Amino acid sequence: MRSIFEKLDLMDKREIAAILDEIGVFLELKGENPFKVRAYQSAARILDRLEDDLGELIKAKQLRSIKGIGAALADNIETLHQEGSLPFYEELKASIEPGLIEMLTIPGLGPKKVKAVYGKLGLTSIDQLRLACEEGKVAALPGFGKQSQAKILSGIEHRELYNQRHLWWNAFAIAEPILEGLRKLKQTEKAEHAGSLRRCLETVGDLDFLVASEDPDPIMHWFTHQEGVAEVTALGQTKSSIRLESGLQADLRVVPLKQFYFALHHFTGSKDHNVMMRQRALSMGYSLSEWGLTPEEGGRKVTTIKSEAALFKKLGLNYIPPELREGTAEIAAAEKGTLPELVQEEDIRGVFHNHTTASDGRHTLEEMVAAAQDLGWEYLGISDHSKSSVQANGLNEERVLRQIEAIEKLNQSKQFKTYVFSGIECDILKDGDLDLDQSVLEALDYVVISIHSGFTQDEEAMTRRIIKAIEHPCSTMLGHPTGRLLLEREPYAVNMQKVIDAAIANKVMIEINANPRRLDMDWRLWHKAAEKGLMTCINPDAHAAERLIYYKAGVQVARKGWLTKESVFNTNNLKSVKNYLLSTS
DNA sequence: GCCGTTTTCGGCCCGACTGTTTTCAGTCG
Repeated sequence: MRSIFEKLDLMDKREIAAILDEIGVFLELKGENPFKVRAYQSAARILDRLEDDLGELIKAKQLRSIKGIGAALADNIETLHQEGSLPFYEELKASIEPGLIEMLTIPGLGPKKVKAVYGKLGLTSIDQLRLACEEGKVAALPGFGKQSQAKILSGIEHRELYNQRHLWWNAFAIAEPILEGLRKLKQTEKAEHAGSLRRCLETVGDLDFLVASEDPDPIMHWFTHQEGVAEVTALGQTKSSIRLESGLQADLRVVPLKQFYFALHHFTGSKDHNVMMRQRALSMGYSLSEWGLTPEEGGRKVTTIKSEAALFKKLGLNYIPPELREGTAEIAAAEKGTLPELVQEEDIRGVFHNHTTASDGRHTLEEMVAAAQDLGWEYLGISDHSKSSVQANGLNEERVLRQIEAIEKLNQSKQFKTYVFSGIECDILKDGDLDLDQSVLEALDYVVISIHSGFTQDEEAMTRRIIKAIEHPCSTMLGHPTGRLLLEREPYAVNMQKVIDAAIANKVMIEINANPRRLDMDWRLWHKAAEKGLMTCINPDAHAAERLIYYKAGVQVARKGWLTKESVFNTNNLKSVKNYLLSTS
């Protein structure tokens, strides 16, 4: 519980969402009504994705108007936000052995079984559970057996590896050859990946593959016997699951061709999107599942479709791209015909946040430009670190001026078709000042402002610091605005709504840092921010020529954030970009 | 706990696989 001295430090959305999720788990262990559990868990997801400022919503008494948040949840959220604690939560937490929560992370162990080992054997920790399994006590419990016991032991053994999430980029690299392998089999009529990988979520828990075939056995056999399989965890007639040596789990489902697109839609998810689609189907007199769309009453008639688009059409919706299927506003927009025309990889004509050997990059200016030219880009921006980033060999004023000269010379030489802009990734110092003299910043084509130190400032100080930097007349775009490293480091404390508003007011862009470990600013914030007028620039933050390709991950973030190419600066042609940078520098 | 153009009460998305059973509960997605 927080002390009263910390009372001003209001709990933010993510902290509250985490607590609601925890409450859901507690209730589950208590054997509460599963729909109540779901209500808490769904409220947690809603908060996580909430784009508005929570404090504002509470002040305006708007919390209850959000679908899925009723009187009780609104009260609880408000209490957590204002007080930093919630008696209901504290009491619930105190009444449950913490070791039981941990047991739920063991694959195959759900709330009922955890309750059983606690109730019947009095086990309160994973260590005790391991011991009981080794002594054969667990197998003797009703509903358990020797196989369950062995599975639990193996689950305990590999728990950490199995529960890891993986960066989308890395997971995709593992999934691609598997999908290719499936497509090469002669029994395969169609094959796609599904799940969060297809929705391009920033991290992926497992891989999902879907195959259309009338002859599943050989496909299942290939899948479960391919190289890199550590364990086969399920093998049925239509579904099999494997554990890869990397710890990643992969599921394969094989369905007849006529069900392929229903199944593809179903297994692409998200869960929230599927629930909304099913509810919509029900309201139109249909029942929707991975098997098809059938009239609710009696009839066995399965409607056949030849694409996912046809499924959406049958439900009166425009086609919703997988990236948008997160259960937010996509179905309402698809109904009204107001889905955006999303930016595409081909729209990108160059990128601006890249490093060379001048600071901490691995390739020279010429090597970077050659790589950009190979990608067919019209322009490339070079933005090495500034002098405060000593660890990255940041440039001082004199070295910046020398680099500007080198870039001018390169452009004049016409050695490359790709035009080069001279920029800098300028450190935002602790007080919000920029790291280089204004006269030098003015000599550059553009300035990326970023934070590389002092991550531990409180939210107010950090927000003030970033906004002050945004207000600097030379700032062009804000780099990796929250400093997060996916699966490694949390974002620093910052009020992004205020930063977004300041960026719009000062005509400063916020980049989508496309490095797969960052993907920052998060897609969840873009829809509303762009509606308010915020522009972005998709940047790979490449520290080597072969990493320019990261821009693709940035395009995915933009698409998940509902962005059209009008909101993405680097979809403009060279002439427009030159004009814009000239007019603002 | 949430929700309502048939409902303020009684529903709440739906199916596969496993391991335990001998017809099904628990887990998972």
